[in-house]
Amino acid sequence: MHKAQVTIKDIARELGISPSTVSKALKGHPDISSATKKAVKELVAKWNYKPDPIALSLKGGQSKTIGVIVPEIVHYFFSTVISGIEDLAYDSGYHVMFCQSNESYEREVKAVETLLSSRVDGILVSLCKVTRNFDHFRNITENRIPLVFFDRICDEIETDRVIVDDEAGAFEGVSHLIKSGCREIIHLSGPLNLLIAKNRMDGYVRALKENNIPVREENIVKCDTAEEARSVVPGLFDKTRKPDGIFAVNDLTAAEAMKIVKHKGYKVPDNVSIVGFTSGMISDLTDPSLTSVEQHGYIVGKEAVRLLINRIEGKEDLPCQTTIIKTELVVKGSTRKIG
Amino acid sequence: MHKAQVTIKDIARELGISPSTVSKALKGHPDISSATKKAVKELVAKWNYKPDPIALSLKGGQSKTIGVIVPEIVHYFFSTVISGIEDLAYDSGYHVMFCQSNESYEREVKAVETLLSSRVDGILVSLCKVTRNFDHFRNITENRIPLVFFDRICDEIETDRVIVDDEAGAFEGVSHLIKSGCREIIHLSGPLNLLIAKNRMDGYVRALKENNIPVREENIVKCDTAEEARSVVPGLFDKTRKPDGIFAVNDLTAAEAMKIVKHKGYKVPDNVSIVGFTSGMISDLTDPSLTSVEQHGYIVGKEAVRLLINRIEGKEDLPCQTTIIKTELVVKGSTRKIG
DNA sequence: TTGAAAGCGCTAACAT
DNA sequence: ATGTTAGCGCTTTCAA
Repeated sequence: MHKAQVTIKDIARELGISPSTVSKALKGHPDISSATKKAVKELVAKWNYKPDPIALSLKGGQSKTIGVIVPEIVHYFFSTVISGIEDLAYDSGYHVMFCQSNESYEREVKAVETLLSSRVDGILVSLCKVTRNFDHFRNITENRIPLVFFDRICDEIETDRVIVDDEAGAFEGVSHLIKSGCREIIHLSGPLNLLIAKNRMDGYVRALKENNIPVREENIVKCDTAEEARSVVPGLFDKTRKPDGIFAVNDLTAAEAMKIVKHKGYKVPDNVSIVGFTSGMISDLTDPSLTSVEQHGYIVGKEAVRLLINRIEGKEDLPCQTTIIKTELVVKGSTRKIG
Repeated sequence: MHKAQVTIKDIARELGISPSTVSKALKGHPDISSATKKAVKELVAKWNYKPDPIALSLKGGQSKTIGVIVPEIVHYFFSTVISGIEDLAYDSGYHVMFCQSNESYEREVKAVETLLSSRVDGILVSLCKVTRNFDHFRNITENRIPLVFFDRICDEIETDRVIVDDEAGAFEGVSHLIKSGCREIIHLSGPLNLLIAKNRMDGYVRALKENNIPVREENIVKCDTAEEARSVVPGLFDKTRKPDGIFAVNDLTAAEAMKIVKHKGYKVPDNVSIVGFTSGMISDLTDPSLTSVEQHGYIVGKEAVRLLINRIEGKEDLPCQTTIIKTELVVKGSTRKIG
């Protein structure tokens, strides 16, 4: 009763020809008579035959699947990256398997195992915050599986990479704060083992220096979640030097900081201006809306897939390359008008 | 040079035995001597042999893959559902393929095609807003592929379903508004072709009725995006009867409505109280934080997978079942204290 | 206790 | 122009 999928054999039997003839007809092989081709194509359409990708994979030695490891899908940036990955991968004939590391080293290691044993043709990774040992990724390259890091990259392994121009983005964001009159700017920073966090901090520092504003250690505070903001931000306003600007490593932290600042009685942006990083949905939800550095996640995702597929399908070994995606400051209501 | 994956043949050759013996040894077949088993297992461990899932799939006629179609991954609710799906599917030995419909009918149809031609063993779907023709899903069931709808379900096709108790959730949310003193409550509603939208509206209506508050047509407004809120909400306060409560079909709309209400000069929750639906990240970002109906997306995802795998692996045809996941009102700052 | 052979769906080299 | 055969990695009768 179970009407299984139509196979090439079914077509062949019905037409009284051999399976290989059907196969050739389907790919327009020059040997096959046009009459046969026509007959095959008609029946294929009628019976809605679709080649079995599993059989193709077994034959071709390729799973036509790309593995992706991201920290957390709930974050706007990663969900846009995933959209980019999905779109280009599907258009290129690849499937995608996602794994979330949930910012846990163990889960990241397990995800790599899962993907390897699934025989994916290549892997895209954005590191989780706490990863400091990269042997599981070396395992990938040793198996000759192409690997591309994006956004949160690993600089201890030689691979293709896609990064956002974090330093320049941070520089632009902080410069904007300075131009709008801020002089005492706090940086709510991420963990510095992550390059993205370090680069954003570097951009912050450069913007201050180029404007002859002293860089003071106590103005750089590790704080990259809403929870941390709740414990860290209130204290920043208890000192004698009152901050008049905040540059946060991500929008979520910026949004929470804004709430706290307002509750302290300061006006945003008049007393305190705030700039975030990502410019996602969150930036429209805060009140006022949040000036933020757009990261173009969708493009990051597409570019990462492009590099990966190049590598998968590339005949020879090209040197590894790093693509840098330009950021863009999106000015909204949490910073004062300039000029 | 390309050191391919280790196969069962490699193991057999090395040990001077046949592939079939290796295969049996690996599954602890009683025929095989324990000496052979031991030797096989040692070499397998040493060479890190992993069975090729593609070959297994071809043999077993199952891809061990579940297909998932969601409207948009960026939304908190769906991203939590996906986490639930991922976790249980992987634990059960299944892979997951995601497709986003992006609220487009055409993309939804295409996603079904993609998944079918990938030979997934079963499909999970949450409908896109605009879908009114369900032939592409009938196509799935006609191919005898198990299908489970979750959240945004289709009641024209007989399948297993997982839904959230939207009516009860809405009832509880609106009842809470009433208990806190609201009498003129606006419902910002979704498109009524979606059952979830209709059920939430029904809950709203029942809450009013049970409290002897007149249900007035003009207080039910189609509005389920931030953009729509911007065009619709301001007008609600220009009438003679001023609203003192808002129940929104989702958090995003609720958040935007809150911004607008505050800009109009009303205090939240004192003049106007607001209740959303989903209780995700957004509910902590608004100021005040948003009282909202928690949907337990992670559990929805797990339950959907459980039903699907049951169906995939089930010997016989059980009757279709619908699981209802209880909602939970999470009271935060956008509603007044009761009592 | 082990091995040989067939087959899952498809393709490609090699007949015919 | 079409068919036969072998093989991708694995399992599973059946035979030895």
